[in-house]
Amino acid sequence: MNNDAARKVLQLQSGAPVGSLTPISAEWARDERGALFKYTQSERYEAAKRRRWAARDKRHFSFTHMQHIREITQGLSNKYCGYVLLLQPYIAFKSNVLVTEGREDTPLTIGDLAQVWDVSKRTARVIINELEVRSIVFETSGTFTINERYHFRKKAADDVDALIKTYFTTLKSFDMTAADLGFVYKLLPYVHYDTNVICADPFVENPEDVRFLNEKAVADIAGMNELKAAQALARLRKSGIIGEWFTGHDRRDKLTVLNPYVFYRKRGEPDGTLRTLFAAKRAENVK
DNA sequence: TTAGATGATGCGGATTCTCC
DNA sequence: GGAGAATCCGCATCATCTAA
Repeated sequence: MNNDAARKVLQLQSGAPVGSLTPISAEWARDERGALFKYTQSERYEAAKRRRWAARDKRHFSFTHMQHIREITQGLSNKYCGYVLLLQPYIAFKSNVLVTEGREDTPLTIGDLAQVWDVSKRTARVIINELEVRSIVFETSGTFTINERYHFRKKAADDVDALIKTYFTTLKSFDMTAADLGFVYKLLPYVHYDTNVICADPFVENPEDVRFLNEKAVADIAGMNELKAAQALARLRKSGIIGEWFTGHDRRDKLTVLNPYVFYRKRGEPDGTLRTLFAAKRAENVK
């Protein structure tokens, strides 16, 4: 059947629901009896819109400003940094108010925060006070708002490249202590754009100039001794929130890679090497 | 192993809020 | 206005972590 014949079928049977047709190209479809139909301009537009929506990355995430959070990581203990990280899934879009997940009109109370952190209300109040003193969280008439300088959820400005995304679904799947999460949080200012490896020069464009950090340097960043840091890194590797790369022949010289399904700087899906390294964790947690 | 630092929590008194 | 509940705050104690 040529195009003219098909157009005649289309004219004779106009109004056939698009959903009952089987697409055979961007323009043409066939009904259950085999008759050809040509999509209208608006139907092609709708189909393209549906394809774009299906292909879009729909995971929820918040942005962390890598340079600004050094003000947090340099002054707070690992545990308190972990508490800040645990707040990420509760940041409301645009307003930055801490809210119940999926309920942007229901701000978190001190009791809710106690549940999020798995501590008593008394302790939650102490933690909030400390975060307020450091201008990380603001409280206004019982509503808690996280400082946009450090974390936010809205379209990022195009000229800001010092941002890293935290994906909620995967983050919440890890059963880890606040102290261990805080350890990871302290590494965020050092994540390399292309490789997700912890390095001293996360903003250097030429990969050959990047100085990647070994376990000893990572221990210094976290403010721990080498042994304790190695134990923490082992726990984090076991849980899958970080991975390891080796620099060359010497397998003692390990580099730390963050799980790109939890923390990632680039747009879209991680590249092939990272996908392979963390494939198991992706399969477990991301639907 | 031990001492010091840090964090979590219980206790009790003071203050504020709510309801009658 | 008063009673009871809820919340806040400071202090003390205990548990855990860390470094030597």
